[in-house]
Amino acid sequence: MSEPAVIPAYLSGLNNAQREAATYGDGVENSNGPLLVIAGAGSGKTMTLAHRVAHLLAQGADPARILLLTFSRRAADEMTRRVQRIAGQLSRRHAQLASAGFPWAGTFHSVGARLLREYAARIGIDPAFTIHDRADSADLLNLARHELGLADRGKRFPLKGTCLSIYSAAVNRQDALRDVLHSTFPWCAEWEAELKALFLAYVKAKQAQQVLDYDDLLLYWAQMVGEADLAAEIGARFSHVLVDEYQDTNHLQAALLLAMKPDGQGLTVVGDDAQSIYSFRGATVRNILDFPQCFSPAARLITLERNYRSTQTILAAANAVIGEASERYRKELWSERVSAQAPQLVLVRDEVDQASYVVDQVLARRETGLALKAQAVLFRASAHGVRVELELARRNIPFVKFGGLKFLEARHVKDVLAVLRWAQNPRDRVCGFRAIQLLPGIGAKSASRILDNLQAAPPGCALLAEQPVPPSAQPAWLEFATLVERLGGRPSWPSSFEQLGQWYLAQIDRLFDDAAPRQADIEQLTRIAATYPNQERFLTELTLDPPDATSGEAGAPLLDEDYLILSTIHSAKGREWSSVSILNVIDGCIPSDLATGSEQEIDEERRLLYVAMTRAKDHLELMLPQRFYVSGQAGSGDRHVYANRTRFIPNRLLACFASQVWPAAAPAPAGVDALAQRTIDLASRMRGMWQ
DNA sequence: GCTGCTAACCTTTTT
DNA sequence: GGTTAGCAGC
Repeated sequence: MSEPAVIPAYLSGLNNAQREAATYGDGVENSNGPLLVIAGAGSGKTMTLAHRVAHLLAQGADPARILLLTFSRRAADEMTRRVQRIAGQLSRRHAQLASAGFPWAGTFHSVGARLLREYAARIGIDPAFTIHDRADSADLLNLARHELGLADRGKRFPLKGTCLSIYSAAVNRQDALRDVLHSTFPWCAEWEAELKALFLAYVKAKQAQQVLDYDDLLLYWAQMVGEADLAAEIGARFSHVLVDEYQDTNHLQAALLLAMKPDGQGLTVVGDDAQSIYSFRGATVRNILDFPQCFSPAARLITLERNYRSTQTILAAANAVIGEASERYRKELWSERVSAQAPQLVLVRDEVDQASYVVDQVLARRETGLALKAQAVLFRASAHGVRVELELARRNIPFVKFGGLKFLEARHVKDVLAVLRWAQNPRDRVCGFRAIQLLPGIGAKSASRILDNLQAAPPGCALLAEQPVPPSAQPAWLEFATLVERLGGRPSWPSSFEQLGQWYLAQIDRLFDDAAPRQADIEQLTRIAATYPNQERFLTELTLDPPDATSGEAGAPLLDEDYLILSTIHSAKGREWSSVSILNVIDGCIPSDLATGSEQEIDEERRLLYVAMTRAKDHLELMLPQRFYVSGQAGSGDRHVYANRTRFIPNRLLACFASQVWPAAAPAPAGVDALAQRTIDLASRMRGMWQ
């Protein structure tokens, strides 16, 4: 590429590789060809992508014709903000252009939902379809499972959640059921024929009820652009398609991209194969590895290797960890940020000590001027964070936890949303079934009968209030029917939701022993509802983009307040903090002992550790509790295992780290018991260090 | 036909 | 600690 004589001011902050990625395609005839940017951790990937978008605007692109596919709503918002900032440096006109945002920036699923509503008539679906989340999908699958008599076979048939995982894997990987079963669910392989029948029934049920599940949003999109004329039409709507985190896309997503942009014109994908951590969702690192060869001539490949985030010592350790992996794009991240401090390996007795140590350190760093917000505690599984949560609560330190969110999965929240979904889409049996049974004196039988009646009657003719219910339930039923019919009409939002919330709060004492926290959740949900413009948007967006954080405090933390970040490693993707503590860096947690079945799974767990480590800018500590309490026992149970350091940091990598033991091995001043305890622990530590 | 009880089960990561 | 299936009693 010929060096432009003058680098425009808005691109001057980029290094050569970044600038080449941002401006690729300039000045060469017919050169809007496919581009793959391999962007190592902390290499300014988001910044580069944002500059590319801003550069496209500078070249005259229309924001409404740019499709920007990100991994989460949060990432889309961040990207939009950055582009707007850069556009501000371009000109007043460009700033204005960008200020309206990018209507087609979002996740694959949310963009899919929009396109499908828009093209519904052309592909024979109802534009008013509702979207089922995982739990709804599993429930519908369960209905079909019972109707087909699969639940009461002598031999154990896979549970609804497993059935859904199998279905989802087959759809997202675009693999035959048989292959999915053999590769991933071998213990279910004997049920192939039954599963096939079950999935057919499930698909029919979804179609009859006008509901789509997560996978359908991609599947229908892919099928839609499988038609040549629609593919051409939809592809032409977008002058440019940019995809972030491409390493975490699946076959279905790659297929629909290629269908829209078969020659790769205007297509840019960005990612890092070393950070692929979503194979459980069907993502395959092959997408990014094979991307260049999907086109002729092959896509241009630009690699960003310079890391601006981490110190060289942190990077050296992370490089060493990922260096043990097999196939990947060769790259060695480097940084000019020197530091005397190596990443710490901290041996502690157990998870209780781990929590004290981590919180102590967080506070100590805060004393040196590092805000809580600049620090994070990361873990493999949401449950690993609870001890730290307790410790933070005890010391009155505000925090926000990302990932593993149960808010939308809580029964009371699902109840309320079921009523609303059913009111919006009366054909939705899963939601109706759930909603109707909220009433006292009405159970599964009555609910099924009512749903059958409604289904049999011509649309709009069956009055809810007239449905037969047991006499004792009659008054409550009338009140409920009125509520649902009002919600299904043209309700004034959000006051209609407030009515629903109040109705549910009136039931809550009867439904639960512990009503108080659930009541608070319903009130929280009411506040969330009020932030959406209408019922349909609320339901769609809440399902596709659920609130991804819970707070240690009641209610949302004030945005200007300082708080510590707790996050699963998965939810920490793309983020960075000055200081990062990783909990439970022991075998069984990282890698999770549920994910050590195959070489590929283990490699993915290795990448997970790599992702966690590369989140850190200045301080990194890996926690090694020597004793790990086995979960699944009552609160005070003491079943535990002696844990080993993760296999991803074998002895030969120890030189990259500084090891320490906490508490320092001094005799405990008080109590013989404590002393005895400590002696045992030392022995296990010795073993742990060298195992 | 509905409700409440007990026993069994599982508990990774997420759009 | 949470949900789910099955069973007894109303």
